[in-house]
Amino acid sequence: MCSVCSVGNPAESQGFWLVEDSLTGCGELTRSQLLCSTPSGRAFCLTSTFMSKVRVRFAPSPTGFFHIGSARTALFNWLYARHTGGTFILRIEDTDQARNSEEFLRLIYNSLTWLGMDWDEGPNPDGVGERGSFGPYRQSQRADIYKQYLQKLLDAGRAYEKDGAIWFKLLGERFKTYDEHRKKEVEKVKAAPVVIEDLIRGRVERAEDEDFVIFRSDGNPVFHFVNVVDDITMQVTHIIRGEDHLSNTSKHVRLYEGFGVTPPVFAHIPLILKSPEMGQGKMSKRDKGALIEEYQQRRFLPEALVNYLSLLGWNAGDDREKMPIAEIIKLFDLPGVNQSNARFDGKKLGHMNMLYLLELPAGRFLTLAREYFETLPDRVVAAAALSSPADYFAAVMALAQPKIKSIDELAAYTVYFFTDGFPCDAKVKEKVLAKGDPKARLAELMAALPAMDFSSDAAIEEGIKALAVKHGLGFGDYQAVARLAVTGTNVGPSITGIFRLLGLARIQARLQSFLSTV
RNA sequence: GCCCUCAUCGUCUAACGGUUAGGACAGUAGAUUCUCAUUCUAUAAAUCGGGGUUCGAUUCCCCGUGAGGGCACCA
Repeated sequence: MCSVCSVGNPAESQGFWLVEDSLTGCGELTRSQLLCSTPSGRAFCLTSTFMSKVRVRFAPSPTGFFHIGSARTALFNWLYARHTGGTFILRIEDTDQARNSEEFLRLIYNSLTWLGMDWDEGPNPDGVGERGSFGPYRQSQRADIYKQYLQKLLDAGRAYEKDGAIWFKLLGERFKTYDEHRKKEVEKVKAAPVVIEDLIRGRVERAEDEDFVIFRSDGNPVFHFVNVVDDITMQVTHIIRGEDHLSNTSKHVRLYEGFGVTPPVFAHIPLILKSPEMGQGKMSKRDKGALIEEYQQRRFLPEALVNYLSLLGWNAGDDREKMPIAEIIKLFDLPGVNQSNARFDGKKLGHMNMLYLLELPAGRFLTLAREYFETLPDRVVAAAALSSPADYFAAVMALAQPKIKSIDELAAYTVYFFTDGFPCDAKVKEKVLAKGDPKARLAELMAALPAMDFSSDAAIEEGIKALAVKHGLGFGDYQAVARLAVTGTNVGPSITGIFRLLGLARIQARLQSFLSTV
Protein backbone atom coordinates (compact mmCIF):
# COMPACT_ATOMS: atom_id res chain seq x y z
CA MET A 1 0.00 0.00 0.00
CA CYS A 2 1.35 3.37 -0.95
CA SER A 3 1.87 5.50 2.12
CA VAL A 4 0.97 8.56 0.17
CA CYS A 5 -2.07 7.91 -1.93
CA SER A 6 -3.31 4.79 -0.14
CA VAL A 7 -3.98 3.13 -3.46
CA GLY A 8 -2.95 -0.23 -4.81
CA ASN A 9 -0.03 -2.32 -3.65
CA PRO A 10 3.51 -2.82 -4.89
CA ALA A 11 2.76 -6.31 -6.17
CA GLU A 12 0.49 -4.82 -8.82
CA SER A 13 2.89 -2.05 -9.68
CA GLN A 14 3.71 -1.02 -13.18
CA GLY A 15 7.22 -0.06 -12.19
CA PHE A 16 6.12 3.15 -10.53
CA TRP A 17 6.73 2.01 -7.04
CA LEU A 18 9.64 3.09 -4.97
CA VAL A 19 10.73 -0.07 -3.24
CA GLU A 20 14.09 -1.29 -2.08
CA ASP A 21 14.90 -3.57 -5.01
CA SER A 22 14.23 -1.00 -7.67
CA LEU A 23 16.26 1.78 -6.12
CA THR A 24 19.57 1.36 -7.85
CA GLY A 25 18.29 2.46 -11.20
CA CYS A 26 16.51 5.58 -9.98
CA GLY A 27 19.11 8.23 -10.53
CA GLU A 28 16.56 10.99 -10.36
CA LEU A 29 15.56 10.31 -6.80
CA THR A 30 17.29 12.15 -4.00
CA ARG A 31 19.02 10.46 -1.14
CA SER A 32 16.27 11.21 1.36
CA GLN A 33 13.64 9.90 -1.01
CA LEU A 34 15.57 6.68 -1.18
CA LEU A 35 16.01 6.46 2.56
CA CYS A 36 12.41 7.11 3.39
CA SER A 37 11.25 4.00 1.68
CA THR A 38 13.21 1.51 3.69
CA PRO A 39 13.84 2.12 7.40
CA SER A 40 10.21 2.61 8.31
CA GLY A 41 8.96 0.07 5.84
CA ARG A 42 7.03 2.74 3.97
CA ALA A 43 6.58 2.53 0.24
CA PHE A 44 5.77 5.33 -2.10
CA CYS A 45 3.95 5.20 -5.35
CA LEU A 46 5.80 7.35 -7.84
CA THR A 47 2.62 8.09 -9.70
CA SER A 48 1.15 9.97 -6.78
CA THR A 49 4.23 11.55 -5.29
CA PHE A 50 6.39 12.56 -8.18
CA MET A 51 4.52 12.24 -11.39
CA SER A 52 1.62 14.52 -10.68
CA LYS A 53 2.41 18.16 -10.24
CA VAL A 54 2.94 19.26 -6.68
CA ARG A 55 0.72 22.05 -5.43
CA VAL A 56 1.44 23.39 -1.96
CA ARG A 57 0.11 26.39 -0.13
CA PHE A 58 1.05 28.73 2.64
CA ALA A 59 -2.09 29.97 4.31
CA PRO A 60 -1.45 32.63 6.93
CA SER A 61 -4.13 34.70 8.60
CA PRO A 62 -3.49 38.43 8.82
CA THR A 63 -4.23 38.65 12.52
CA GLY A 64 -0.80 39.51 13.84
CA PHE A 65 2.80 40.15 13.03
CA PHE A 66 4.54 37.71 10.75
CA HIS A 67 6.75 35.55 12.87
CA ILE A 68 9.60 33.15 12.55
CA GLY A 69 7.51 29.99 12.79
CA SER A 70 5.22 31.15 10.00
CA ALA A 71 8.22 32.05 7.90
CA ARG A 72 9.71 28.59 8.37
CA THR A 73 6.41 26.92 7.41
CA ALA A 74 6.24 29.14 4.35
CA LEU A 75 9.85 28.31 3.56
CA PHE A 76 9.38 24.54 3.69
CA ASN A 77 6.35 24.83 1.41
CA TRP A 78 8.21 27.09 -0.95
CA LEU A 79 11.30 24.86 -0.97
CA TYR A 80 9.21 21.81 -1.69
CA ALA A 81 7.44 23.54 -4.55
CA ARG A 82 10.70 24.72 -6.05
CA HIS A 83 12.37 21.37 -5.47
CA THR A 84 9.63 19.48 -7.27
CA GLY A 85 8.91 22.09 -9.91
CA GLY A 86 5.46 22.44 -8.41
CA THR A 87 3.26 25.40 -7.58
CA PHE A 88 3.47 27.56 -4.47
CA ILE A 89 0.16 29.12 -3.52
CA LEU A 90 -0.39 31.97 -1.10
CA ARG A 91 -3.85 31.88 0.40
CA ILE A 92 -5.07 34.41 2.90
CA GLU A 93 -7.15 32.95 5.70
CA ASP A 94 -9.03 36.05 6.70
CA THR A 95 -12.26 34.55 7.99
CA ASP A 96 -11.75 36.03 11.43
CA GLN A 97 -13.12 39.45 10.58
CA ALA A 98 -12.71 40.81 14.07
CA ARG A 99 -8.96 40.30 14.14
CA ASN A 100 -7.95 40.86 10.54
CA SER A 101 -6.15 43.93 9.39
CA GLU A 102 -4.89 45.26 6.09
CA GLU A 103 -1.69 46.27 7.77
CA PHE A 104 -0.91 42.68 8.72
CA LEU A 105 -1.84 41.58 5.23
CA ARG A 106 0.70 43.92 3.70
CA LEU A 107 3.23 42.63 6.21
CA ILE A 108 2.73 39.09 4.90
CA TYR A 109 3.36 40.14 1.29
CA ASN A 110 6.27 42.28 2.35
CA SER A 111 7.97 39.65 4.51
CA LEU A 112 7.62 36.84 1.99
CA THR A 113 8.96 39.06 -0.75
CA TRP A 114 11.85 40.20 1.39
CA LEU A 115 12.76 36.60 2.18
CA GLY A 116 12.70 35.77 -1.51
CA MET A 117 9.71 33.44 -1.40
CA ASP A 118 7.78 34.27 -4.52
CA TRP A 119 4.36 32.71 -4.97
CA ASP A 120 2.89 31.40 -8.19
CA GLU A 121 -0.73 31.85 -7.24
CA GLY A 122 -2.42 34.19 -4.82
CA PRO A 123 -2.92 37.90 -4.30
CA ASN A 124 -0.37 40.06 -6.08
CA PRO A 125 2.43 41.32 -3.83
CA ASP A 126 1.17 44.88 -4.15
CA GLY A 127 -2.26 43.77 -2.93
CA VAL A 128 -3.93 44.77 -6.19
CA GLY A 129 -5.57 41.89 -8.00
CA GLU A 130 -4.37 38.32 -7.96
CA ARG A 131 -2.78 35.60 -10.09
CA GLY A 132 -3.67 31.96 -10.63
CA SER A 133 -6.80 30.25 -11.86
CA PHE A 134 -8.02 28.75 -8.59
CA GLY A 135 -9.02 31.98 -6.89
CA PRO A 136 -10.15 34.00 -5.25
CA TYR A 137 -7.26 33.49 -2.87
CA ARG A 138 -8.66 35.43 0.03
CA GLN A 139 -11.11 33.45 2.05
CA SER A 140 -13.18 36.55 2.70
CA GLN A 141 -14.02 36.48 -1.00
CA ARG A 142 -14.91 32.81 -1.21
CA ALA A 143 -18.23 32.83 0.63
CA ASP A 144 -20.14 31.43 -2.35
CA ILE A 145 -17.81 28.48 -2.63
CA TYR A 146 -18.24 27.68 1.05
CA LYS A 147 -22.02 27.87 0.74
CA GLN A 148 -21.85 25.51 -2.19
CA TYR A 149 -19.71 23.00 -0.34
CA LEU A 150 -21.88 23.30 2.75
CA GLN A 151 -24.84 22.39 0.57
CA LYS A 152 -23.03 19.22 -0.50
CA LEU A 153 -22.71 18.14 3.11
CA LEU A 154 -26.31 19.12 3.82
CA ASP A 155 -27.50 17.12 0.82
CA ALA A 156 -25.49 14.13 1.92
CA GLY A 157 -26.90 14.36 5.43
CA ARG A 158 -23.49 15.07 6.90
CA ALA A 159 -24.30 18.46 8.37
CA TYR A 160 -27.03 19.77 10.62
CA GLU A 161 -28.08 22.94 12.39
CA LYS A 162 -27.95 23.32 16.16
CA ASP A 163 -28.06 26.50 18.28
CA GLY A 164 -27.87 28.59 15.12
CA ALA A 165 -24.57 27.02 14.06
CA ILE A 166 -24.01 24.27 11.51
CA TRP A 167 -22.25 21.12 12.65
CA PHE A 168 -20.46 18.38 10.80
CA LYS A 169 -22.02 15.02 11.52
CA LEU A 170 -19.76 12.10 12.31
CA LEU A 171 -20.85 8.57 11.42
CA GLY A 172 -21.26 5.98 14.15
CA GLU A 173 -23.02 5.03 17.33
CA ARG A 174 -23.65 7.93 19.72
CA PHE A 175 -23.30 8.12 23.48
CA LYS A 176 -23.12 10.81 26.15
CA THR A 177 -20.17 11.34 28.47
CA TYR A 178 -18.79 13.95 30.85
CA ASP A 179 -15.84 16.01 29.55
CA GLU A 180 -13.33 16.84 32.31
CA HIS A 181 -11.63 19.53 30.31
CA ARG A 182 -14.73 21.45 29.38
CA LYS A 183 -16.65 20.52 32.52
CA LYS A 184 -19.84 19.54 30.76
CA GLU A 185 -21.65 16.61 29.26
CA VAL A 186 -20.95 16.00 25.59
CA GLU A 187 -22.18 13.65 22.91
CA LYS A 188 -19.55 11.41 21.39
CA VAL A 189 -19.48 9.02 18.48
CA LYS A 190 -17.99 5.57 18.41
CA ALA A 191 -16.02 4.93 15.25
CA ALA A 192 -12.72 3.59 13.99
CA PRO A 193 -9.91 6.10 14.49
CA VAL A 194 -8.80 8.30 11.64
CA VAL A 195 -5.60 7.09 10.03
CA ILE A 196 -3.22 9.79 8.87
CA GLU A 197 -0.27 8.84 6.69
CA ASP A 198 2.16 11.64 7.38
CA LEU A 199 5.24 12.00 5.24
CA ILE A 200 7.31 13.06 8.24
CA ARG A 201 5.67 11.26 11.18
CA GLY A 202 4.61 8.07 9.49
CA ARG A 203 1.28 6.53 10.39
CA VAL A 204 -0.69 8.44 13.01
CA GLU A 205 -4.01 7.29 14.39
CA ARG A 206 -6.37 9.56 16.19
CA ALA A 207 -9.96 9.18 17.32
CA GLU A 208 -12.31 11.86 16.05
CA ASP A 209 -15.34 11.35 18.17
CA GLU A 210 -17.32 14.58 18.36
CA ASP A 211 -19.37 16.54 15.88
CA PHE A 212 -17.85 19.95 15.35
CA VAL A 213 -19.01 23.35 14.15
CA ILE A 214 -18.33 24.19 10.53
CA PHE A 215 -20.41 27.37 10.27
CA ARG A 216 -20.74 29.76 13.16
CA SER A 217 -24.10 31.16 14.16
CA ASP A 218 -23.00 34.46 12.63
CA GLY A 219 -23.02 32.70 9.27
CA ASN A 220 -19.26 32.51 8.84
CA PRO A 221 -17.47 29.22 8.20
CA VAL A 222 -14.75 28.10 10.61
CA PHE A 223 -11.13 27.29 9.91
CA HIS A 224 -11.41 23.52 9.57
CA PHE A 225 -14.11 23.81 6.96
CA VAL A 226 -12.63 26.54 4.80
CA ASN A 227 -9.20 25.01 5.04
CA VAL A 228 -10.41 21.72 3.62
CA VAL A 229 -12.69 23.26 1.01
CA ASP A 230 -9.92 25.53 -0.20
CA ASP A 231 -7.40 22.72 -0.37
CA ILE A 232 -9.86 20.66 -2.37
CA THR A 233 -10.82 23.43 -4.78
CA MET A 234 -7.26 24.67 -5.16
CA GLN A 235 -6.17 21.09 -5.79
CA VAL A 236 -3.51 21.16 -3.14
CA THR A 237 -1.50 17.95 -3.22
CA HIS A 238 0.69 18.33 -0.11
CA ILE A 239 -0.22 19.98 3.14
CA ILE A 240 2.97 21.10 4.85
CA ARG A 241 2.20 22.76 8.17
CA GLY A 242 3.27 22.91 11.79
CA GLU A 243 2.88 19.95 14.08
CA ASP A 244 0.41 21.95 16.12
CA HIS A 245 -2.09 21.07 13.38
CA LEU A 246 -1.58 17.35 13.68
CA SER A 247 -4.48 17.03 16.09
CA ASN A 248 -6.71 18.99 13.73
CA THR A 249 -5.91 16.67 10.90
CA SER A 250 -8.36 14.01 11.98
CA LYS A 251 -11.17 16.55 11.61
CA HIS A 252 -9.88 17.48 8.20
CA VAL A 253 -9.66 13.89 7.04
CA ARG A 254 -13.26 13.31 8.11
CA LEU A 255 -14.29 16.37 6.10
CA TYR A 256 -12.46 15.10 3.03
CA GLU A 257 -14.31 11.82 3.46
CA GLY A 258 -17.55 13.75 3.84
CA PHE A 259 -16.88 15.39 0.50
CA GLY A 260 -15.89 12.07 -1.04
CA VAL A 261 -12.39 13.32 -1.77
CA THR A 262 -9.08 11.53 -1.12
CA PRO A 263 -7.09 13.69 1.30
CA PRO A 264 -3.82 15.22 0.13
CA VAL A 265 -0.44 14.15 1.50
CA PHE A 266 0.21 15.49 4.96
CA ALA A 267 3.61 16.55 6.24
CA HIS A 268 3.63 17.97 9.75
CA ILE A 269 6.88 19.78 10.40
CA PRO A 270 8.41 20.28 13.86
CA LEU A 271 7.78 23.47 15.77
CA ILE A 272 10.24 26.19 16.67
CA LEU A 273 10.57 26.45 20.43
CA LYS A 274 11.91 29.30 22.55
CA SER A 275 15.64 29.25 23.24
CA PRO A 276 16.46 28.09 26.77
CA GLU A 277 17.00 31.67 27.99
CA MET A 278 13.58 32.68 26.74
CA GLY A 279 11.76 30.01 28.70
CA GLN A 280 9.49 27.12 27.82
CA GLY A 281 7.15 26.35 25.00
CA LYS A 282 6.87 27.29 21.38
CA MET A 283 8.12 30.56 20.06
CA SER A 284 5.45 33.18 20.47
CA LYS A 285 5.00 36.57 18.91
CA ARG A 286 6.06 38.27 22.09
CA ASP A 287 9.46 36.58 22.25
CA LYS A 288 12.54 38.54 21.37
CA GLY A 289 13.65 37.79 17.86
CA ALA A 290 10.33 36.22 16.92
CA LEU A 291 9.21 38.72 14.31
CA ILE A 292 10.50 38.78 10.75
CA GLU A 293 9.98 42.50 10.68
CA GLU A 294 12.62 42.89 13.37
CA TYR A 295 15.31 41.29 11.21
CA GLN A 296 14.25 43.36 8.28
CA GLN A 297 14.59 46.52 10.35
CA ARG A 298 17.95 45.41 11.66
CA ARG A 299 19.03 44.86 8.05
CA PHE A 300 19.78 41.22 8.46
CA LEU A 301 20.47 39.56 5.16
CA PRO A 302 17.35 37.64 4.12
CA GLU A 303 19.44 34.90 2.53
CA ALA A 304 21.16 34.34 5.89
CA LEU A 305 17.85 34.16 7.71
CA VAL A 306 16.45 31.77 5.13
CA ASN A 307 19.55 29.60 5.34
CA TYR A 308 19.34 29.51 9.13
CA LEU A 309 15.62 28.74 9.05
CA SER A 310 16.14 25.92 6.59
CA LEU A 311 18.43 24.27 9.13
CA LEU A 312 15.75 24.16 11.81
CA GLY A 313 14.39 20.69 11.31
CA TRP A 314 16.29 19.85 8.18
CA ASN A 315 19.88 19.31 7.05
CA ALA A 316 21.71 18.71 3.84
CA GLY A 317 22.74 15.20 4.79
CA ASP A 318 26.36 16.16 5.32
CA ASP A 319 28.24 18.71 7.40
CA ARG A 320 27.41 21.69 5.25
CA GLU A 321 25.35 24.46 6.80
CA LYS A 322 25.90 27.61 4.79
CA MET A 323 24.56 26.94 1.34
CA PRO A 324 23.24 29.02 -1.52
CA ILE A 325 19.48 28.82 -1.87
CA ALA A 326 19.77 26.91 -5.15
CA GLU A 327 21.61 24.18 -3.29
CA ILE A 328 19.01 24.08 -0.55
CA ILE A 329 16.25 23.77 -3.13
CA LYS A 330 18.11 20.96 -4.82
CA LEU A 331 18.62 18.99 -1.60
CA PHE A 332 15.45 19.79 0.32
CA ASP A 333 12.87 17.09 0.63
CA LEU A 334 10.03 16.29 2.96
CA PRO A 335 11.09 12.84 4.12
CA GLY A 336 14.38 14.39 5.21
CA VAL A 337 12.67 16.72 7.67
CA ASN A 338 13.24 15.92 11.36
CA GLN A 339 10.51 14.93 13.72
CA SER A 340 11.65 16.75 16.82
CA ASN A 341 11.05 20.38 17.67
CA ALA A 342 13.95 22.80 17.45
CA ARG A 343 14.90 25.63 19.74
CA PHE A 344 15.55 28.99 18.24
CA ASP A 345 19.17 30.15 18.59
CA GLY A 346 19.65 33.83 17.86
CA LYS A 347 23.41 33.52 18.22
CA LYS A 348 23.71 30.96 15.50
CA LEU A 349 21.51 33.09 13.29
CA GLY A 350 23.85 35.99 13.99
CA HIS A 351 26.80 33.86 13.00
CA MET A 352 25.10 32.89 9.77
CA ASN A 353 24.36 36.53 9.06
CA MET A 354 28.02 37.41 9.57
CA LEU A 355 29.10 34.66 7.19
CA TYR A 356 26.85 36.12 4.49
CA LEU A 357 27.90 39.66 5.32
CA LEU A 358 31.56 38.80 4.80
CA GLU A 359 31.01 37.74 1.23
CA LEU A 360 28.44 40.34 0.29
CA PRO A 361 29.46 42.39 -2.77
CA ALA A 362 30.57 45.86 -1.69
CA GLY A 363 27.91 47.54 -3.80
CA ARG A 364 25.08 45.74 -2.10
CA PHE A 365 26.60 46.31 1.30
CA LEU A 366 26.72 49.99 0.51
CA THR A 367 23.06 50.07 -0.50
CA LEU A 368 22.03 48.27 2.66
CA ALA A 369 24.19 50.55 4.76
CA ARG A 370 22.63 53.63 3.23
CA GLU A 371 19.12 52.26 3.81
CA TYR A 372 20.10 51.50 7.36
CA PHE A 373 21.26 55.04 8.06
CA GLU A 374 18.18 56.41 6.34
CA THR A 375 15.95 54.70 8.90
CA LEU A 376 18.25 55.00 11.90
CA PRO A 377 16.40 56.36 14.95
CA ASP A 378 19.43 58.47 15.93
CA ARG A 379 18.88 61.21 13.34
CA VAL A 380 21.95 63.21 14.35
CA VAL A 381 24.36 60.38 13.60
CA ALA A 382 22.33 59.41 10.54
CA ALA A 383 22.46 62.94 9.13
CA ALA A 384 26.20 63.14 9.72
CA ALA A 385 26.79 59.86 7.89
CA LEU A 386 24.43 60.54 5.01
CA SER A 387 25.70 64.06 4.40
CA SER A 388 29.26 62.85 4.00
CA PRO A 389 30.67 62.67 0.44
CA ALA A 390 29.60 59.49 -1.37
CA ASP A 391 33.10 58.17 -1.91
CA TYR A 392 34.05 58.86 1.70
CA PHE A 393 30.92 57.06 2.92
CA ALA A 394 31.76 54.15 0.64
CA ALA A 395 35.34 54.01 1.91
CA VAL A 396 34.17 53.91 5.54
CA MET A 397 31.71 51.13 4.73
CA ALA A 398 34.43 49.17 2.96
CA LEU A 399 36.47 49.37 6.14
CA ALA A 400 33.56 48.26 8.32
CA GLN A 401 32.09 45.44 6.22
CA PRO A 402 34.61 42.70 7.04
CA LYS A 403 34.57 43.59 10.73
CA ILE A 404 30.94 43.76 11.83
CA LYS A 405 28.55 40.90 12.53
CA SER A 406 25.40 42.68 11.50
CA ILE A 407 24.52 45.90 9.77
CA ASP A 408 22.83 47.35 12.82
CA GLU A 409 26.25 47.65 14.47
CA LEU A 410 27.22 50.14 11.82
CA ALA A 411 26.26 53.38 13.56
CA ALA A 412 28.25 52.66 16.71
CA TYR A 413 31.08 51.18 14.69
CA THR A 414 31.58 54.12 12.35
CA VAL A 415 30.22 57.16 14.19
CA TYR A 416 33.66 58.80 14.66
CA PHE A 417 34.19 58.84 10.90
CA PHE A 418 31.27 61.18 10.48
CA THR A 419 31.30 63.47 13.48
CA ASP A 420 33.66 64.84 16.11
CA GLY A 421 30.89 64.36 18.62
CA PHE A 422 31.59 60.68 19.17
CA PRO A 423 31.39 59.10 22.64
CA CYS A 424 34.49 58.13 24.60
CA ASP A 425 34.37 54.86 26.53
CA ALA A 426 35.41 55.78 30.07
CA LYS A 427 36.45 52.27 31.04
CA VAL A 428 38.61 51.85 27.97
CA LYS A 429 40.14 55.24 28.57
CA GLU A 430 41.08 54.31 32.12
CA LYS A 431 42.59 51.05 30.95
CA VAL A 432 44.61 52.47 28.11
CA LEU A 433 45.91 55.42 30.11
CA ALA A 434 47.06 53.08 32.87
CA LYS A 435 49.48 51.31 30.60
CA GLY A 436 52.97 52.67 29.83
CA ASP A 437 53.31 56.39 29.21
CA PRO A 438 50.49 57.23 26.83
CA LYS A 439 50.96 60.98 27.04
CA ALA A 440 54.55 60.67 25.88
CA ARG A 441 53.45 58.39 23.02
CA LEU A 442 50.84 60.91 21.92
CA ALA A 443 53.35 63.72 22.00
CA GLU A 444 55.81 61.69 19.94
CA LEU A 445 53.11 60.79 17.48
CA MET A 446 51.95 64.37 17.09
CA ALA A 447 55.49 65.46 16.48
CA ALA A 448 55.98 62.82 13.79
CA LEU A 449 52.58 63.27 12.12
CA PRO A 450 53.27 66.26 9.83
CA ALA A 451 56.09 64.41 8.12
CA MET A 452 54.14 61.17 7.68
CA ASP A 453 52.92 59.85 4.37
CA PHE A 454 49.12 59.45 4.49
CA SER A 455 48.69 58.13 0.97
CA SER A 456 48.15 54.48 1.85
CA ASP A 457 47.67 52.12 4.78
CA ALA A 458 51.11 50.64 4.12
CA ALA A 459 52.73 54.07 4.23
CA ILE A 460 50.98 54.95 7.47
CA GLU A 461 51.99 51.63 8.99
CA GLU A 462 55.56 52.27 7.97
CA GLY A 463 55.46 55.74 9.51
CA ILE A 464 54.19 54.52 12.85
CA LYS A 465 56.60 51.58 12.86
CA ALA A 466 59.51 53.87 12.19
CA LEU A 467 58.41 56.02 15.10
CA ALA A 468 58.17 52.96 17.33
CA VAL A 469 61.61 51.71 16.34
CA LYS A 470 63.05 55.12 16.98
CA HIS A 471 61.84 54.97 20.57
CA GLY A 472 62.54 51.30 21.03
CA LEU A 473 58.84 50.49 21.29
CA GLY A 474 56.23 48.49 19.42
CA PHE A 475 53.48 49.45 17.00
CA GLY A 476 50.93 48.63 19.66
CA ASP A 477 52.25 51.24 22.03
CA TYR A 478 51.08 53.94 19.65
CA GLN A 479 48.11 52.13 18.17
CA ALA A 480 46.15 51.74 21.39
CA VAL A 481 46.37 55.30 22.61
CA ALA A 482 45.95 56.80 19.16
CA ARG A 483 42.82 54.72 18.63
CA LEU A 484 41.41 55.84 21.95
CA ALA A 485 42.11 59.48 21.20
CA VAL A 486 40.74 59.39 17.68
CA THR A 487 37.79 57.01 18.07
CA GLY A 488 36.99 56.93 21.79
CA THR A 489 37.13 53.14 21.90
CA ASN A 490 39.41 50.14 21.64
CA VAL A 491 37.52 48.30 18.93
CA GLY A 492 37.35 49.09 15.26
CA PRO A 493 39.03 48.77 11.90
CA SER A 494 42.80 48.98 11.45
CA ILE A 495 44.31 52.17 12.86
CA THR A 496 46.02 52.77 9.53
CA GLY A 497 42.70 52.75 7.73
CA ILE A 498 41.27 55.14 10.29
CA PHE A 499 44.22 57.51 9.85
CA ARG A 500 44.00 57.37 6.08
CA LEU A 501 40.28 58.15 5.93
CA LEU A 502 40.22 60.77 8.67
CA GLY A 503 43.27 62.55 7.26
CA LEU A 504 46.06 64.45 8.88
CA ALA A 505 44.15 67.56 9.95
CA ARG A 506 41.38 65.72 11.81
CA ILE A 507 43.83 63.31 13.43
CA GLN A 508 45.88 66.21 14.70
CA ALA A 509 42.83 68.03 16.00
CA ARG A 510 41.54 64.98 17.82
CA LEU A 511 44.88 64.12 19.35
CA GLN A 512 45.16 67.71 20.51
CA SER A 513 41.73 67.84 22.09
CA PHE A 514 42.20 64.40 23.66
CA LEU A 515 45.48 65.52 25.21
CA SER A 516 43.65 68.35 26.93
CA THR A 517 41.42 65.84 28.77
CA VAL A 518 44.19 63.79 30.31
C1' G B 1 -8.33 15.07 32.86
C1' C B 2 -8.23 13.00 27.67
C1' C B 3 -5.73 12.63 22.84
C1' C B 4 -1.44 13.17 19.56
C1' U B 5 3.84 13.89 18.72
C1' C B 6 8.85 13.85 20.02
C1' A B 7 13.68 12.41 22.82
C1' U B 8 22.14 12.31 20.68
C1' C B 9 26.90 17.66 23.76
C1' G B 10 23.91 24.00 26.73
C1' U B 11 21.72 24.74 21.32
C1' C B 12 21.04 23.08 15.85
C1' U B 13 22.21 18.40 14.11
C1' A B 14 25.35 13.55 11.71
C1' A B 15 26.06 8.38 12.45
C1' C B 16 23.01 0.62 6.27
C1' G B 17 22.14 -2.83 13.97
C1' G B 18 29.12 -2.97 14.43
C1' U B 19 32.26 4.63 14.52
C1' U B 20 37.69 6.49 19.15
C1' A B 21 29.47 8.78 18.71
C1' G B 22 31.14 13.34 13.75
C1' G B 23 30.15 18.66 12.42
C1' A B 24 28.28 23.66 13.56
C1' C B 25 26.83 27.70 17.20
C1' A B 26 27.83 29.10 22.08
C1' G B 27 32.00 28.17 26.12
C1' U B 28 37.25 27.70 27.66
C1' A B 29 42.66 28.05 26.54
C1' G B 30 46.33 29.35 23.19
C1' A B 31 48.48 31.28 18.20
C1' U B 32 48.32 35.30 14.73
C1' U B 33 47.41 40.51 12.72
C1' C B 34 47.97 47.39 15.46
C1' U B 35 42.69 46.75 18.94
C1' C B 36 38.21 44.24 18.06
C1' A B 37 35.99 40.94 14.66
C1' U B 38 37.72 37.24 11.42
C1' U B 39 41.10 33.09 10.84
C1' C B 40 43.86 28.91 12.94
C1' U B 41 44.98 25.27 16.88
C1' A B 42 43.69 22.86 21.18
C1' U B 43 40.03 21.78 24.96
C1' A B 44 35.54 20.59 27.62
C1' A B 45 30.67 18.80 26.48
C1' A B 46 25.71 14.08 24.55
C1' U B 47 23.04 8.80 23.15
C1' C B 48 16.78 10.44 29.45
C1' G B 49 15.87 5.81 32.83
C1' G B 50 14.45 0.58 33.09
C1' G B 51 13.38 -3.75 30.65
C1' G B 52 13.52 -6.73 26.30
C1' U B 53 15.02 -8.58 20.80
C1' U B 54 20.20 -9.44 19.05
C1' C B 55 26.72 -12.18 18.99
C1' G B 56 26.23 -6.83 19.16
C1' A B 57 21.32 -1.34 20.21
C1' U B 58 22.09 5.82 19.67
C1' U B 59 19.50 2.88 15.97
C1' C B 60 14.11 -2.13 16.63
C1' C B 61 9.99 -3.28 20.60
C1' C B 62 7.61 -2.31 25.55
C1' C B 63 7.11 0.51 30.11
C1' G B 64 8.40 4.74 32.69
C1' U B 65 10.15 9.88 32.72
C1' G B 66 10.71 14.42 30.39
C1' A B 67 9.49 17.94 26.55
C1' G B 68 5.99 19.91 22.93
C1' G B 69 1.21 20.33 20.78
C1' G B 70 -4.10 19.83 20.72
C1' C B 71 -8.92 19.21 23.21
C1' A B 72 -13.58 26.70 20.88
C1' C B 73 -19.29 29.18 17.24
C1' C B 74 -9.66 31.36 17.00
C1' A B 75 -6.71 30.39 12.91
